[in-house]
Amino acid sequence: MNYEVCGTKIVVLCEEFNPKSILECGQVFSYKLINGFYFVFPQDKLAVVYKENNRYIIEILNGNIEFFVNFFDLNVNYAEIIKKIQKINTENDELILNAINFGKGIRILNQNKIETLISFIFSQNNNIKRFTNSLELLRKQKGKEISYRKSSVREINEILRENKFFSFPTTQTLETLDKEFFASIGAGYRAEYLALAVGELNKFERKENLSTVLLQKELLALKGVGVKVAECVMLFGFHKTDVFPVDTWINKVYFNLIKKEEKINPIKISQILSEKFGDLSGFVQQYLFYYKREKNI
DNA sequence: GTGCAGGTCAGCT
DNA sequence: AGCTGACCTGCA
Repeated sequence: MNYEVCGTKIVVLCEEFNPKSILECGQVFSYKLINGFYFVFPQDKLAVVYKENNRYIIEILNGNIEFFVNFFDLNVNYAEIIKKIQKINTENDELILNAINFGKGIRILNQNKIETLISFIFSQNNNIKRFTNSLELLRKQKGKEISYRKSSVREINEILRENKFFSFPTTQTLETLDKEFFASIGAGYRAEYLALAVGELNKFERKENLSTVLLQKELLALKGVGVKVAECVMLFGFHKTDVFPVDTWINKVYFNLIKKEEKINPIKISQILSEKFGDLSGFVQQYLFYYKREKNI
């Protein structure tokens, strides 16, 4: 077992859990680091993650244990995943080994499909600071304030008194939002894409049984969703770990460290890497992305 | 002022 | 199929 439940707290027992790596490896934008505490607010839930007695605690402030066990993917054995990756990894040994070693606390979260889709449409050709700000405005203006139970930690209660957290808007609310609204929260030219996407949300509520190929086809049919965003949505929202999203960072890693010579586009890179790593692609992508971003290798 | 940011689309060959 | 320029906008 990777964890132990203690009232409203989940005590994480394995080594493959690190809130910084998990939350800052680029898969999620519904969190905030305040005074060393990671506040995580997927959908309309709220939890705070911190270290205590050399163990990580996920304290649930709104929501239940089951939700956050699933959210943090706690029933999956990441030590096994890492072992499997190391077996596949034949060339480029050092790069991948270093990336895993650096980011072994990463886990791929199980996020809401709609929230992931909307978030990643905002992300295209944008910078993180700017679009996370847009997402915060979206929550503040169209979500509702998340209520919470008191923490057992005094400092957390102090933070809660000074900070409000807002839920991601419901699908029903999202469906009412138009281009002008998205433009007003700084979406830029993506406002049109978002307005069109919220009109098609009903399609994506129950698509987990779809194969990766068919799901990608449906996502690509949305205007403003290209291969990279589609793959992020599939990986982070649908837990399809057999895709390898290639963004500017993975692109740089590929050219600088893997294949320096030939001219090759991101879609091809994604194909090559996902063929190589199969169902482990998503994990490898996150290790490499985080390693590149943090260490700028 | 200029260039860039976890890309994508339309309009070309 | 594959390539290229344009694209909102805030911030360095």
